[in-house]
This record gives sequence, structure tokens and C-alpha cells, in this order.
Amino acid sequence: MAKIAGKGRKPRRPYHHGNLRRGLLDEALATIRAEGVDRLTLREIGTRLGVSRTALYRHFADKRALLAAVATEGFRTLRQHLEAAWVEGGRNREAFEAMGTAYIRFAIANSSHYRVMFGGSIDPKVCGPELAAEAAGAFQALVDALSSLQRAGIVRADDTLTTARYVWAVVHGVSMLAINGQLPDPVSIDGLTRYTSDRLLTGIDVGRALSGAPRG
Amino acid sequence: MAKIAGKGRKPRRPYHHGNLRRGLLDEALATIRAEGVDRLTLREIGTRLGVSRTALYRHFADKRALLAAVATEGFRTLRQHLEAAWVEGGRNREAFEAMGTAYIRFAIANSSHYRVMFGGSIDPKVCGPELAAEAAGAFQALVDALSSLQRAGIVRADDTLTTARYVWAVVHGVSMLAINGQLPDPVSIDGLTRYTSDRLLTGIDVGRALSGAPRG
DNA sequence: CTCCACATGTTGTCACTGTCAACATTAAGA
DNA sequence: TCTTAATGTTGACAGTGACAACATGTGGAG
Repeated sequence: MAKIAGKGRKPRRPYHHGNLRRGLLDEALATIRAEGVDRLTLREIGTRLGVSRTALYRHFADKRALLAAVATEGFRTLRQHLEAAWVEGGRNREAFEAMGTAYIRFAIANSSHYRVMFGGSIDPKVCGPELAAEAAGAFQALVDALSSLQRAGIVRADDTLTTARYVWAVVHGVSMLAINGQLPDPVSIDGLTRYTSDRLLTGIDVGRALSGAPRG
Repeated sequence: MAKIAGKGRKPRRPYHHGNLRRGLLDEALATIRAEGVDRLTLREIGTRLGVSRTALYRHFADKRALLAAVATEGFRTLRQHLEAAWVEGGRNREAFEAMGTAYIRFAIANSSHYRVMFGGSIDPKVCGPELAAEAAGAFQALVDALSSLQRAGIVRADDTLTTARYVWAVVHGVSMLAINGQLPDPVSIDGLTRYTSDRLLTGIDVGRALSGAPRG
């Protein structure tokens, strides 16, 4: 594994192209962002980087692998956004709401990227362990925050994993609705986001006797 | 528009191929179901129907149009499932839960089809009015049921549209999680479904003072 | 019944794509 | 220095979606 120039000892190109893998990922993401996934072509990525069409195959097994890597990066930055919202918000109930808002905001601001992230299966047996691990990492940020709120007695002490999945499903669903253009205008998106976090927290917080069974 | 043989007056082929459009749709859906969207090829659809590769273009503008038609049919049958669950369940709170279960069940049982339905934009300006209309129809089934529950005093009298969007987002999110393989086994799918409908209804039903603002 | 216009299906062809095999070049270590 | 593996290039190929030109059967006008 040849490493990057890093320290800047030699400012000229450290290799044939510098580090190409990084460039391929960036360029792929830029194209996806600008024109959508299905307009992404390996040849144009290479051309745009001043490199030939098949250079890519030294860094990714095939197109799916490239897309998986793009998706992996998406989950990584998503997790960063979530953790930032949680920490900067003060790790309380409001911070949890901020996490939800951050999630939806990320999905809307990077809709094409987001679609790649959830376009195919995330089963590790299908997509490879890296993507699955990074997706699990992003989910873990939610689990941790939720667990913290449970310990503080702010959220019902149901099975943490199930509750987290529920919350994840809600924000993911809202994001999808927004991305797919089923919410007419930004106002309705904002309204739904607000309503969602309100109703969601009313559903999972403490302070009310439960009629049904918790079900782990 | 040459109509189908229908009454069976003349059992021999009424036209070049009978009605091809129907066959194309069925075959496309079958392929999608069996091998996934990206393995769908126009040529093979034609071949499999004993028809040549470009016959399709007399019935659909291009591949995207075919996929849009497939998605349109998906929303139609989804609506049928939802309405059946609502009516047969007795149009009460339990029937509403049954709608949610039916939705998730449909998504899981027809995961590839479901992915096509939500793969691209549903904005009528992008995908054409038919798909948008059918998607809106499926959503309307949910709105109607919810409105009925609101009139019966079972669900909070918040803005119906916003509440419906919220519910839609939740079931859609759960479906996506299940489809993407993020729920390890059927047990956890069932558990999340149950937990979801329980927490969801706790969040939107009446009988609790609201802290925040309703926000229409 | 005849005949023509039109809907429907076919053949030929094209640009483009992902992918592989064979070859060229450069960095890095012995 | 010289080898070796990593990295990038060229040529090629089978498939794909799509279009234009052509063929064929249907149904209605006369």
C-alpha cells in the first residue's frame, strides 16, 4: 500500500497521479450530485481526472464497488453530522431532536448521495463488510444518544435497539418523502419535521401508562 | 386503440400479439421480481414474449417510461391492499393498524417492485402525471382512513395532511429498513412493526395534553 | 368487396457502456 | 543497480438503449 505524500516533502506528484482513489471517489460523488447516479459513467470519471477509462479498476473491483465506497463515505459523514448535533446540542432531549433535524437536512442537501446510500441492500453478505460497518456506525450514534436519554429517564425504557430502529425509520421515512418530491414546498417539509419530532417524542417519552406490550 | 379479445368470441390471436402492452408490463415486473431492476433489459423482455427488441417502443417512450408504468401499477395494487385492510378490518383503530401492517407486508413481499416505486422522483413534473396520480391515490387511502379516525375522536385533530404524512413516513421507513436487510431476522421485523404501531398510535391518538405547537 | 391509412412489429444500425486481457511505466525495496 | 509489484494504458468485445427505415396486418371509407 503506497501511502500518500502527506508531509509535503516532495511537492511534485508522488505517484502516477497522486492518490487516485481519493480523486475517483470525489469525482464520482460530484457527478452523482450534479447529474444523478444513472448518469454516472466510469469512462467520464476517468477522463475528467485526466486518466484513462480503466485506471479505476486498480482501485475498485467494478462499478458497484465504487458506488458502495461512495455510499460508505456517505454514512461516515452522516454519522459525523449526527454526533455533532448530539454533542453540540448538549446531549439532552433538544439535542436528540437536533439529531433528527440534522439527519433530514443531510438527506435533503445530499439527496442523490443519500439515494445511493439506501439504493441497494446493506446486508454485509451482499454489499461487503465495509459499507455494512459504516452504516452500523451511523446507526450506533443514534443508539448511543437514545440510550443516554433512557438512562436519564427522558425516554421510555423499552428495548433500546427496537426504539432506535423506530426512530431511524421515522427520520428515514420523512427524508424519503422530502427527497421524492412528495412534500410540495420547503414549508411543508419544515412543518412535517417539526410535527414528526413532536409526535415521535410524545410516542416514546416517559410519563404515560402503556396500553399494549413493549415487545423487545 | 384495438381492444382485447375479451369475450372469447374468437380464441385466436386478435392482433399481432394480442395486447402486448399488458404482456410487457407483466414480463417486466416478473423480471424485476426475479432478478432485480438493474438486470432488466428491454431486449430480453421482447425475446421472452416472442417479439422483437424494439416492439416495446410502440407502447412506451423509453425504458424509464416502462419503469414508471411498472411503478404506477405498484401504487395501484398497494392502494388496493391498503383499502382492503381498512374496510375488512372494520374501519376502526385496529383496521388502521392493519393498514400499516399491510403496507409493510406489501413492501417486503414485493421488495424489488417497491424499490422501483420509490427509486426515482415522484414529482409529477419529473415522472409524468400518471405515476404521480396513482401515488397520490395510495396516499389518499391513508388520508381518508386517518380522517375517519379523527372524526371518531380516536386520533388527535391535528392537520390531517401533516399527520398522514407522518404516518406514511413511519411505515415507509420501517419498510425500507426491512428491505435493506438492516433488520436481522423476521422476528425483529415483526417486533419493530408491532412496536411501531404501538408507539405511533400513542403519539398521535387523543388523550394527552400537548406540549409543543400542532403546526399545520 | 376494394383499397388505403394507420397502428403495430421488424431489421439494420449506431453510439455508448462495463469489463477483461495484454502491455507499458513508475515507485520502492533488496 | 536491478528486480518486482503496483499502477496506468491500449485494444477489444459483448451488451444495451435508441433511432430510422421498412414490413405487415387491421379496420374503416368508398
